Amino acid sequence: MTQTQRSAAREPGTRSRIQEVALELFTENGYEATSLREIAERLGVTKAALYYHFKTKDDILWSLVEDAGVRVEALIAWAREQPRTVDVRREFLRRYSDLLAEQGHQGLMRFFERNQPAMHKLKAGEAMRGRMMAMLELITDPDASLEDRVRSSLAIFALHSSWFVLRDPGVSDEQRRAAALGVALDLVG
Amino acid sequence: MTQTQRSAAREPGTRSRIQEVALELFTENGYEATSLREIAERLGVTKAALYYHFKTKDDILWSLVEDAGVRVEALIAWAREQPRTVDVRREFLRRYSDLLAEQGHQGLMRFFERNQPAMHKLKAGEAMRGRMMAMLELITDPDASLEDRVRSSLAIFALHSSWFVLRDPGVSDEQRRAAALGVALDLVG
DNA sequence: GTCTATAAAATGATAGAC
DNA sequence: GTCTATCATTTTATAGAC
Repeated sequence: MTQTQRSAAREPGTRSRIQEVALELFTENGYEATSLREIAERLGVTKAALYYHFKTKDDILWSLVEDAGVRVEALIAWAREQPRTVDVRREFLRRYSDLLAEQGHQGLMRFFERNQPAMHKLKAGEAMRGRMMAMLELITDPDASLEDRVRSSLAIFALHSSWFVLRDPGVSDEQRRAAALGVALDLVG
Repeated sequence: MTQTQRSAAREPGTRSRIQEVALELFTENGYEATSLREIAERLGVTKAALYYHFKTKDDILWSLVEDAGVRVEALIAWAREQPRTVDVRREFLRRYSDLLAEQGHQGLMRFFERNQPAMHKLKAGEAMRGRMMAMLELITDPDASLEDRVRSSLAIFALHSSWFVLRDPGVSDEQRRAAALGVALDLVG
């Protein structure tokens, strides 16, 4: 899995620091507009060092998507075992909101939404899109009207974009999250 | 305004064909990932020809944003002269939905949302963001709760993203639009 | 695991002929 | 208004020393 054989969770090694910086720059400046030189410079290493840890630039992105994917897939698997009721859908949204709040995931989804074209032809994008579709299907009643299908999609989007929608500096992250979840629950209810 | 002095609306000249192809490629592959060579090749001309019509690559994007901006600004100006009531907000959404349905605008908003990082530092982005903020402010009650502010934002987003949210090929554009508008009106009501 | 050095290709942009 | 030719720069990626 990783190239270093050490115990899984250490103080941040170069590999995870690369991931961290890369996601930050990819999100801020875009995937295509971010060069490996920039990433390396911000880390205080050379480009060649990056290539020791990752085979290609795409590979860095892929590793981010996969790491986050595990958690989302688990959530989707859980939901698939539940009856398709409104209550389960609402519980799903609550759990997904929790998951997003954990460091990293919100950032990745932000990157995902801001860089759709790059994701479109990068295999990594296919994986994420697949998960998004699965989630959408799970929180939408099979017999829902068109309007209700729109509402379900907006529920997910509300969770992803609370940081954007409420920029007011007087609003805390927790308030943002609560408001977004409230709206999302309302939209599927 | 344009470099050709001919009457304003002719059968598509090279300039508008460049805009058309550019928006298509920018949206599909991303702004940064789209090279002038690609645009030129698809048009059957050389890169140098593009530079006769536009000073830089950014300039092509800028021209797209400005052309569309005029219409949006007019709508915003109209809304600013109205009383800030729920009915006006709903009428605003209806008119904005109409505007989006006209060829070009939906595509531009799609590009805008899919290429946020590129827009972030391109002046063109500043203009669009400014208009987005103005629209958001107009359809949100000043005393609205956090949740209602989220709802207002989602109303705009619903209109922008109906094409994405309802991919079902059995659904017509007009149905998509009607469903999105229905949800949007509901969200600000 | 990180470095220096470099290859190979692509990009945005310009000069000048037609 | 479009072309050929070219420049300067940057990019991803690799080879090989330490």
